[in-house]
Amino acid sequence: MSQIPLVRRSPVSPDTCNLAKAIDLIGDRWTLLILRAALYGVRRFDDFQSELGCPRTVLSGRLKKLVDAGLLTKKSYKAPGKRARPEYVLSAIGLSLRPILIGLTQWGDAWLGQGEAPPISFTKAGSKSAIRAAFVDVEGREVRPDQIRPVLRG
Amino acid sequence: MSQIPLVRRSPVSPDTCNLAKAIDLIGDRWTLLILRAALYGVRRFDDFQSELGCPRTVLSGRLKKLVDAGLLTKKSYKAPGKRARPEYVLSAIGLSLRPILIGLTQWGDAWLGQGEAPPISFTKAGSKSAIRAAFVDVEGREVRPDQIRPVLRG
DNA sequence: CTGGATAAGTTCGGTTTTTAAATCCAGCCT
DNA sequence: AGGCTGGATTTAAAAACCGAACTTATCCAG
Repeated sequence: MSQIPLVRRSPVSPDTCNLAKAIDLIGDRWTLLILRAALYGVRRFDDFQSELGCPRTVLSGRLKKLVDAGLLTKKSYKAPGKRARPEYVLSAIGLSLRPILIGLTQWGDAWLGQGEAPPISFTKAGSKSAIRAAFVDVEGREVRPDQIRPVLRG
Repeated sequence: MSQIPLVRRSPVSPDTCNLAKAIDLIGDRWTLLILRAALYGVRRFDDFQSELGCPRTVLSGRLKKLVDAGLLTKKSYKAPGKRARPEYVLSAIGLSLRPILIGLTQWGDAWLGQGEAPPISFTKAGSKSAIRAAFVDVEGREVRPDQIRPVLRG
């Protein structure tokens, strides 16, 4: 797969494409940065805000959008002697983005890291074995990217 | 890995995080939609524009940014009797995003597709074997997402 | 009770980006 | 020359972002 064949139009129009739908939902800078922070375990409004430097209006609106879309769950947490405060926790839907964001981290490691060792890497639990994002077939064996073929629904 | 442990701050600050750098570079709606179209083989300005409905100013600026960042290569194509026109072709850097975008497609299939068969799926060349985004260890064997552990550079 | 601290969220006005429409410009053909 | 194509630029309005200030509610201490 040295080069993708030229097409004048994608085989699936953006209207019906689930990738385009996903991009419409989460494909903006603040949303992606919020999801990143959530994947590392950040949950509280002020923590998102101070880590990301995101304007409060924007943060509030994005968190609400992610909650409404089901990617985050808003929970109430109350420590003794403190008032109840909200936490924004990834739902199963949101957590399913973890592999994609780890894959994008590794893309960034490869191409944006300027030759430095990445500040964070990922291993298999209980071993030092580095893991990387890839594709597997139904039996769990790796498939190289150049072996992948798109199939249109017939 | 039922729940990600709460942290007040990510283990890697956004400044030094390659994921955050990647998000800063490509994490906007039009850029992602352009990359999607490019991965399907769209190369020409007008084709991007008509497929995406992207304002020409925005498209021109985003294509330039992607060329400057090295994700796209601007090539000159000239058919006999026609004038030279530019094509925007994915570089190796840009093409490396393919797995991430396929993974995001499958995330969209799972959560945004509303129970319908996805309009496009992906198989291994020469077989009907469906492939999916996953993680593998150094030997190419699948690692489940709940087995993945982040490791900070020491 | 009052006052202070905390923290999630809102308001407000200025700035920047996006947007739709129009226009420009260059290379090709007739 | 005129017309067409197609990449890029200009323009003004709309939308989104942004920084700063403010509001509100819940807690504790004095």
